[in-house]
Amino acid sequence: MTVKTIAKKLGISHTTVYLYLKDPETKRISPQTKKKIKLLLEQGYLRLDPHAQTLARKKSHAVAILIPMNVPYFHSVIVTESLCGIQQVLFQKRYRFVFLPSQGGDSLQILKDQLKHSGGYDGYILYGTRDSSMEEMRANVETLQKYRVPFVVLNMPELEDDINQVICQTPNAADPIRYLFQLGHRDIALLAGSSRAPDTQQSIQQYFLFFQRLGVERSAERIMYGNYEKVIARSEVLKLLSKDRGITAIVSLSDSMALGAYEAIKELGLKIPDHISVIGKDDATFASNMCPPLTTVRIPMVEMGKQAAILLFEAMGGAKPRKIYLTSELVIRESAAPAISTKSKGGEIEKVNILTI
Amino acid sequence: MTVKTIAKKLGISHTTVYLYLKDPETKRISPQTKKKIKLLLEQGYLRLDPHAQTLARKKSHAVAILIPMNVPYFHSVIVTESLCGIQQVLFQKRYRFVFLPSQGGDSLQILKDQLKHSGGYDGYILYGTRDSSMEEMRANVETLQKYRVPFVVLNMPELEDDINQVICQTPNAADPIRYLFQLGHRDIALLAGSSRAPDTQQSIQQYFLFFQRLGVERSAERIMYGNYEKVIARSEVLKLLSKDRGITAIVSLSDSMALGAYEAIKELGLKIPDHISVIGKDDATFASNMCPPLTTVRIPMVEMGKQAAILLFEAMGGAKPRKIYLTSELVIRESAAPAISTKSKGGEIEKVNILTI
DNA sequence: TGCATTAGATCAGTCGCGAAG
DNA sequence: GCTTCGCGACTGATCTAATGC
Repeated sequence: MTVKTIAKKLGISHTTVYLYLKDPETKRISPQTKKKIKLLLEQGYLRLDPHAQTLARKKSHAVAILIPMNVPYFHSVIVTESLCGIQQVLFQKRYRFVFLPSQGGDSLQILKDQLKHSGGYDGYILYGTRDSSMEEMRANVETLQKYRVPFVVLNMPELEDDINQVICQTPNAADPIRYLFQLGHRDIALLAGSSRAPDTQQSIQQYFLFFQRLGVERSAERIMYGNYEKVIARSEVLKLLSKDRGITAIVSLSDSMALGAYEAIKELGLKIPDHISVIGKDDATFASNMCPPLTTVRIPMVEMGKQAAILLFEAMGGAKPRKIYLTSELVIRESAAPAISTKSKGGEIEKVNILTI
Repeated sequence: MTVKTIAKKLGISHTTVYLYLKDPETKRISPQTKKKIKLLLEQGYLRLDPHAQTLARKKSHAVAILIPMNVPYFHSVIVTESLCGIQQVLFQKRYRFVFLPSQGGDSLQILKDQLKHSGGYDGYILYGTRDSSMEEMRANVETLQKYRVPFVVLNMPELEDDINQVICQTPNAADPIRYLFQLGHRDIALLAGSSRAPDTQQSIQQYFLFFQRLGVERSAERIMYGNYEKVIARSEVLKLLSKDRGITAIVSLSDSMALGAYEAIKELGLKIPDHISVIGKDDATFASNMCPPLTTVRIPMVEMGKQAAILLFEAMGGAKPRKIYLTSELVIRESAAPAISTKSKGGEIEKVNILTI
């Protein structure tokens, strides 16, 4: 049932029905007519068409979520958690949100596909994804900028000032490598995601930098790529630990990869944290239930989603771009313990004063 | 940029641009004009408006996902997993999908809100949710039926034949209570969700029925309500186990509640499965990483989502309603072990031949 | 006659303006 | 002058029918 069919049924004009819909308390309609309309509407057959409304109002009350990746969105904790925050804010303001299809290809191609039929949305939230490189992310942001449309960027490294963005920073106290070092670990392996992902690249850079500042060179041999997946992480850890017995700690870039690391370590007959310490990232629900409970870096993802939505409303209101910074936090549980000194092979940096790091 | 602005820019009519868009190989446009259009389109400024397309085509290429609950959708494993399947099928057919906002209230009110502005979508997927009762679910389905619109029902008990529905059945071999019984357990507690949820009600009914058929009456004292949340489950299990030491096994209606049960059991100084066996439901990623690894009922949720989407396309194509049945499967790990006979208080049913159950 | 192009109606709401009583 | 109501233009893409050369 549409506004016009309702009007026809009552023998009145569509304008009158519209007027009532817009404000049932309006004085512009007689009580009798109101009653007629009300009666019919209460049957509940009217369903307004948001597409027609969008066209007429030049406003859609809808936001498009752009996640340029080929795998299902909702397997990613980052996506689901942040969407919870986004949903809260959007629904509160009566906004709907939409996921646009694509025909596959790389991150750039996907976004182009999605944008092809993306006219008329009030705003956009663009995700950085595991399989887009920094260059692709930049290109995607530029594409969106070209359309001069309100948008917010999520899950990407810090970009230019004129881009609305929610960023999660890791303070020193939440840096897992530093924490492990303070516990006496010197032989730390990094369980990274995919080599193209900026957060992996950034972590690797920080990893090298950390040891460089201590005057030690670390090779790339202790960097593993688990593609943010449990099973791949498991086999990579198995492989590295089998040939490199010196490692006393592993830093994983996601809790789900930590699940795989746990399996591999146990399979090799090693104990966490006695032989190997593990630190995860995300603080997933199950982290405290792992054996031992996983020490992990909590990322405030729900809050990040919320802030992204809030920022988007600001942008849609015409505010000038800004960044919102949130911080991660180290949740200390039992999977990381002091290194057994005899195990430490990093003697050459033993004398460093950790306070200066 | 719209079709009309492109046309204006080139000094041609919008129809010509449209004709090119519809079929770039068309013979109805001269090569010169084609070249002009092509050049401008390659700049990539054109973004078709799906709302206008919907209006003109009387087809939206969009599906609305209706999840009548007040909490964020993406914290629920059922939602996220099934959405992965839905996404796969929809995107493959170039369909987008939408989440409609509501102003809160009960499941009925939420759906009404969502449907108020739901005209013009090609199809709908309606979820049964944890906080809707069977009556509410039925009412919601009826509401949707009233509009004579293609829709599929997910995560609900079996309904009338004329409703498209994906249903997950539990064969005897995947029934956790039966399995525990075969292991010698007689004092089994049920960690249910919320009392209104049909799946909880159904499980409770089956629980009582199972023991009734054995000629034993079970009271409701061993039924706990964890609201599908880890923390609530933890405190409920703590409460029951503290006062009822006879229990040797717990069946949980979700893996996340099993996480809470594990915590509670360990807190009481009991061992799984030595003192208490636990069986979960969902087979979440972390289930195999729990200590001990969780025996659980795997629900093929991604597949359910896929089938729901496939069924919806059938319905949108005018096919008559049907049901798709999938089955759950018991994933045996280590959290459920044979009951220690001295612990069993259910002596009165010891002599029953389990094969007849 | 055929080729290239275009005018204008349509979809379902929105809303300015005006008209009848 | 006031209340009550309706006409018709508009949104952007689609598509039929028709025009000009």
